[in-house]
Amino acid sequence: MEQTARMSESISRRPGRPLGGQLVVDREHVLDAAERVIRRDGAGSSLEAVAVEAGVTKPIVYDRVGGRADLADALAERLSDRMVLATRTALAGETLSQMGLTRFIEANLRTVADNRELFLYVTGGSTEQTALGRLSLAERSTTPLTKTLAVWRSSIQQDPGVAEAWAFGIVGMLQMVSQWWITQDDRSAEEVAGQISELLWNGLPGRT
Amino acid sequence: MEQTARMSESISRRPGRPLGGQLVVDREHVLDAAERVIRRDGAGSSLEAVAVEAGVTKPIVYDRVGGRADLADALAERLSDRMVLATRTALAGETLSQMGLTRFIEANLRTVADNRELFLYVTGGSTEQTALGRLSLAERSTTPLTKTLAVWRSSIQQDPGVAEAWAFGIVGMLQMVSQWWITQDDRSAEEVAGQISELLWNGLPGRT
DNA sequence: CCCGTTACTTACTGCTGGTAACTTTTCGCA
DNA sequence: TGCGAAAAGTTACCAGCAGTAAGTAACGGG
Repeated sequence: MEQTARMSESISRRPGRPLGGQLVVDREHVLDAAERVIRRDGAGSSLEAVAVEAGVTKPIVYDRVGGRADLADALAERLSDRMVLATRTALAGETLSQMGLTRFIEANLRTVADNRELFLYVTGGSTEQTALGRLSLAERSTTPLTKTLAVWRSSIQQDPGVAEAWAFGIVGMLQMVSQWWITQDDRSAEEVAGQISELLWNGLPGRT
Repeated sequence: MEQTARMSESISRRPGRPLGGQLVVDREHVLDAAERVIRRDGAGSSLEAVAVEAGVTKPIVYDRVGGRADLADALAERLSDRMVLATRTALAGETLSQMGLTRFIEANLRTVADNRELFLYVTGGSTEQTALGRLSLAERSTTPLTKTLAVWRSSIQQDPGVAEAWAFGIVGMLQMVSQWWITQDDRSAEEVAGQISELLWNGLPGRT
């Protein structure tokens, strides 16, 4: 009676091979569910809750996306994709202006704000393995940034290692500023973006 | 027989009020033990292991330092103290030079390398509460940096909010660069420090 | 001499990540 | 047509961890 599938009638929650031999609940479905749960319950969400939201049981989650570290990694990829998408227009031009940089940072902040809990889930790695997993989000965001940097500044082309270090540094700066910014509401995104842009563009001593 | 205290003979591991009514195992003792455990077993160390290493039981740990979040916070304070101490000489002068900035960053990197596991433990917040707890390390490192920044650049004095944003940004940059740097050993601290210093000093476009 | 306080331990709960083993359905093939 | 193999999922479990309640031994003041 009340033990029938409650979540979604379209997916089969009972064992056995489905018609056509195709997976009813695929990886994307589980990741969507994970996002909903995290958005609703916060960054401390469990895999169990994700499974329930997806309308399946835990082993399915492990089969589709792997363990907790893999889930965080997959969600990091989603978030970084949104980051890249949101900031793409700001980095579009051939040459970079301070205005463009500011808009890049502001878009970054807004994307974090729009995905607050997801951001905290992804950046808040749990174990020692996942602590390094934060680099995963960084690396993904870093790749396009590295290319852009190489275009901007000729000196980077002479020493390619610089671009990588800079990209990680900038991503780290943006992550920390984002984390600090979303915990307080008395500053606008424009204001903070302008301040960070000023630092990254003109350097600590400023233009003389 | 073999159930006697095995760890340290000087501390009393049996219940009852000790002589003189003074605590035998104080907060610092527990924090020292926590550091040893984390250094030995990595960032995934449990409170149970900390208690064993300290020669006491778990409730003692909770009484002395609180829960896991409090432990991470206390260790973050220790680490940031070491950071400040190691970088103090680099920031000593009245005016800042790029060389001084480079040495500041390099000292930062070396301190992280010397406290690798501790750094990963502190920055790798576990739950959603502790995710914001990474700000704790940042804020502690930020405070002296903010003061220094205010001295360096007059424009900051006009808008005090800038210093805070910059300090968080710089700390985030250093944390991410550290995390990236300690996972690969084909770059020297000097090299990376010089590259990040160049970015922070001259800005993205560089000095023309 | 004894009782309250202090300091500590034992023993537990609740939850989470992860996995082994079992069940049900479908499909391929004789 | 019937039957075994494979696929898809569930149930039921384990180990480990954070955190806590309740019990116990030693000291000190009246």
